[in-house]
Amino acid sequence: MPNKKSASARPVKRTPRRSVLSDDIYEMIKAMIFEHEIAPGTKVNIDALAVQLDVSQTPVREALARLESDGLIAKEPLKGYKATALLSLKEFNDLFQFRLLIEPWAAEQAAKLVDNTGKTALKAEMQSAKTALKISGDDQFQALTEHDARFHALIASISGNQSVADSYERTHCHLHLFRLYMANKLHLIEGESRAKFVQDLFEEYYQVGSGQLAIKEHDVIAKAIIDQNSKAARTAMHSHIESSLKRFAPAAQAINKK
Amino acid sequence: MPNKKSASARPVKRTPRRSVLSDDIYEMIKAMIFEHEIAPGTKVNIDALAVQLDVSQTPVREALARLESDGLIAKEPLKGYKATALLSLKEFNDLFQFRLLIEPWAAEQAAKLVDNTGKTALKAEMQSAKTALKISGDDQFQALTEHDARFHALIASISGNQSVADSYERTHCHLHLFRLYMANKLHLIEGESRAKFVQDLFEEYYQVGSGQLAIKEHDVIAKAIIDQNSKAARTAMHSHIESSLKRFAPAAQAINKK
DNA sequence: CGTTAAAAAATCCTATAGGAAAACTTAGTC
DNA sequence: GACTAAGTTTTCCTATAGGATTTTTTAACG
Repeated sequence: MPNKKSASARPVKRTPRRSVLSDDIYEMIKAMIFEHEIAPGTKVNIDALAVQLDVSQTPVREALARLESDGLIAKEPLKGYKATALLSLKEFNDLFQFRLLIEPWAAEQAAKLVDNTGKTALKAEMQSAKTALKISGDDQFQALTEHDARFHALIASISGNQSVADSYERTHCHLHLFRLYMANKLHLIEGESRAKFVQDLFEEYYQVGSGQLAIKEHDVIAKAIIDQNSKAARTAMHSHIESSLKRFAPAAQAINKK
Repeated sequence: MPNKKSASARPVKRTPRRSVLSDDIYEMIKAMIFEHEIAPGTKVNIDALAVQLDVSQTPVREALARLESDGLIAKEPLKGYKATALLSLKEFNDLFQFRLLIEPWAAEQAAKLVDNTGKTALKAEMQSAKTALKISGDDQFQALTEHDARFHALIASISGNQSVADSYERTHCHLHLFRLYMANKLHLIEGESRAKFVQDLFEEYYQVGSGQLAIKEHDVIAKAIIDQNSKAARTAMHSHIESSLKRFAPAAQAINKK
């Protein structure tokens, strides 16, 4: 390409601003899965989805192709797409085992490499967690789950290893956890006397009523990273994931017994 | 646009089709990236690609959407798709660091859980490696790279953890390694006196002439798993990845100095 | 009554043309 | 030479028709 003004001149980064329709559709469908609007295991009719979202098939197809790569939608050739089932107990354990392989290392690296920008971001994220504690109901659960996702993604990002950060993102673990929670919740609505169970699950996971356990665990991790204490960060992350697994296992088990 | 109807007067009957076209296109485009037919960093025109592959835009779009999820193609909104650049030295190191986090664990688990089916598969794969050693030229490099990919994927699969296996698959590390090799090779063709370098790279990586080092390392890992010696499997995998990194680092470095 | 086979319907997949919006190029004016 | 304005190209999206495959329905037969 010919001269592009003077090389020294500031390259006015004019970003396209407008997002592409297929990206929006991708997010919309993901949100529908998130909220059980598309229930696990149900078929996804391309035509119907296009009509419902008021777009043509093309962007829907692109979004579904990406969601398939993400493992959120499964494609059966010539039979159509369907939302993947909820995590089985084994898949759930496997997922957390995978996280145990990469996240403690990521926390350790983050503690070694963190700069002021990273420290500020960590503090801000912990602040947002405290804000989320003031919400109530499902919205709170969703807000806390989203904080959880951002918190872990942030640490993976601060670790400086893009491969690790990407692989964490692609686990979509927060989405799976939220679907699990909602599934239990919805079963409750269907009539079973699981009101207490769901409440317990909620309490157990985030311990909102008692000690905000998960948030406190996040606090320990964040402090270790900010103090650049890499060993402490590693062990704190490790035990956080393990205790998180323990808190959520009953939810996964309940599904599998269905 | 004139109709390109009878490009080769081929009967439109596309044979008894069992797989879906968009999947085939996905593999084709991946192969084109693999072989530098689509060079790193170059633009990918959907229209041109559709014409070239003699299909419509729809399957090409779906394939590109999936390739973007894979990180092999980047999309710039309203500007189109382009092939991602070759791995920088840092990205290369990060990728191998990531592999060090999951693959030694996978080998350890594989040794613990392997059954007769798995043992048979491992033996078969090692046999195919020995077959590949008889080929010559680029084809041999590709054959060995493909064996490498299958071998590591197989162990991840035997580990029994789908999250781990998936995350390994999505690194597409064999594809990145092959692109790196080809890039050096092509630079050579462009005139620099790197004939010896590429040859060295080839020799260094697989040690075909001397001791088939990488294959021997695979052998050690395979034997440890078959013997169900989990500790040995772990350490063998760890040192294999580290030595693989050492063998390939010069190739990545050469690219970055360009 | 149960099983099998053919026909019909539903659904998915592909092909093609064309329009809208953005980015790029070119030309004209100060 | 710098800035603006129109034209061109590119890219994304829409729409629709038709082919291919699976599923369902219907009908015949043992």
